[in-house]
Amino acid sequence: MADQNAELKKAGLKITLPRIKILAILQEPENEHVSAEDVYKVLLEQHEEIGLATVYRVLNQFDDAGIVTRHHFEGGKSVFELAHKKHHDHLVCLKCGKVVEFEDDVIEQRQLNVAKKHNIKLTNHSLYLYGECNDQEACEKYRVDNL
Amino acid sequence: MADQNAELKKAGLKITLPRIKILAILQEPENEHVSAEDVYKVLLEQHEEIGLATVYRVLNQFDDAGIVTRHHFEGGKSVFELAHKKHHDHLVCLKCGKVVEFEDDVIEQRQLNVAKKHNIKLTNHSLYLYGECNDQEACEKYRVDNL
DNA sequence: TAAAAAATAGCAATCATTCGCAACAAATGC
DNA sequence: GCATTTGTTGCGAATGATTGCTATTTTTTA
Ligand SMILES: [Mn+2]
Ligand SMILES: [Mn+2]
Ligand SMILES: [Zn+2]
Ligand SMILES: [Zn+2]
Repeated sequence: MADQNAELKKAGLKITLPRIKILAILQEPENEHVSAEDVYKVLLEQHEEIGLATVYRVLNQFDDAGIVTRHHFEGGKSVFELAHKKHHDHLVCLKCGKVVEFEDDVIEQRQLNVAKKHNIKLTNHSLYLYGECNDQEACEKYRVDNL
Repeated sequence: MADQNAELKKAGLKITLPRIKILAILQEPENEHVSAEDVYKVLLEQHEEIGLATVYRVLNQFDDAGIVTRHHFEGGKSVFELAHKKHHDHLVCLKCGKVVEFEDDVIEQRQLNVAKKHNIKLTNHSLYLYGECNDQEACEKYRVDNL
């Protein structure tokens, strides 16, 4: 918890209840890859009186501060995750919504080569793999468990 | 032009003026990677009385029919391109907006491996590389030329 | 060519997200 | 400590992209 305060302070953000609560939510293992709406729902469950606009505001501040990373999975809405991990890309099951993280150094290196070949300085990239779990059972179960 | 009609017919879509016009616009070399709004603007320039809602409808029909591919570059809006080309990914300059297409068989193969390793059947993927042209002059010129 | 089916234009509605602003809270100056 | 400035929040209005509704028009069918 002191951790969090330090993190916020380092980012030049004041320690406020909404920011602490939202950061805590993002740190829950079951809340990797959550949307603003997801965060808001958790806050409601916790009976916190924090407005949706504040959730968006705080997530944007966290993004600017480098505390979270923003993703654009298929579906229109932004998805956030804590940025303390090493860079990785994502594999998403379109049936159950499960998100798997992966790293592939060869792909990363190839991307650099492509950019260099076209004389462009690479600043970032997004790679999302979409598919369907081969294990029907597990997929269905995951889907149900996560609404 | 007979080409287009055949393409529409093959997709089970009737030959109507909006569909013909929109398909023609997508076939212009300067209109690769256009948004619905872009298409609508071109129609206005051509004094065609086609509503924006129709543009969206037709682009969705084309997408369902496999005539176009939909992309989600940074910026929120959907971007479409004719699907008659071989699969490729995109490199986008964030300063001038230029879009470069590329193919990398190694990356494609690696993606399959990643999916297989996680026991997921890959259905599609999106890979966008974002950067900045190294050639300042060219970048600025491109930017100005394209508004 | 009349009836039935499909498609369109214009505009209302939706969805995710942002803005505007008044009410609050924290930090600063004295 | 108290007034002042500065940062934050809540809530509702506004926004931008996209879709839905429906009366009207176009196309197809018989
Ligand atoms: Mn992740
Ligand atoms: Mn392309
Ligand atoms: Zn699954
Ligand atoms: Zn450029």
